[in-house]
Amino acid sequence: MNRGPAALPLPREFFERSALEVARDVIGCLLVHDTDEGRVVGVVIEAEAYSQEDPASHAFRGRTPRNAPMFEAPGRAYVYFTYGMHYCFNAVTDPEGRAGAVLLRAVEPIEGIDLMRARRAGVRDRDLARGPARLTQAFAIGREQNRADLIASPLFMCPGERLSNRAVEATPRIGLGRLQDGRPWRFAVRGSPWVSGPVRPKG
DNA sequence: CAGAAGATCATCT
DNA sequence: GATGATCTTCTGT
Repeated sequence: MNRGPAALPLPREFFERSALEVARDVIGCLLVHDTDEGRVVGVVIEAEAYSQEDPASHAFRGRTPRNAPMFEAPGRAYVYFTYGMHYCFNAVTDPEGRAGAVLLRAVEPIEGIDLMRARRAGVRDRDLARGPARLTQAFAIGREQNRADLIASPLFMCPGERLSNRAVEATPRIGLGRLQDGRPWRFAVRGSPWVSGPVRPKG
């Protein structure tokens, strides 16, 4: 199905809010990446908020070389490498100087599916972008995209179809680190086959 | 400088 | 449900 040309990118102000608000509102928006291989587009299905006060956030213990992008301009990308082999993609949130980011955990592919299949050879379509590191593979997001300006670059986000509030479920954070106040932190489209799975508290 | 943990995934039982 | 892969980043000494 062709939804026509991608809309304008989400404006900077969209990201210049708390990670919690952005994580909630980014559900249903589109993630787009244009490369010389072609364009891939997906609907954001699942996202996680990482606020400065969150012990699970890379920024919790202050600024370091790695997490510096989280303290910088909202609307840029924060891409980090983990487990020796995976990249994860965040949109930086909050006004500059306050650290915040939203991790994209899953999108539903809607354009460039064959390209995603090529980049994720051998997996079922359902697993093309279901999971933060699978998503970066399908979208060819890596080191080069760290600090990319999502308002004006081949990698951007734009508004999608509106989803009713009831279509979005929020998971309260419990038992992770020291912050156990039950605030929501993970948002996902309820019942979508692209949701990566329920949150299981560690420890 | 060593050690441990890590915002994960694929694969196996 | 458990485990190995693989290496960066941070922390403590």
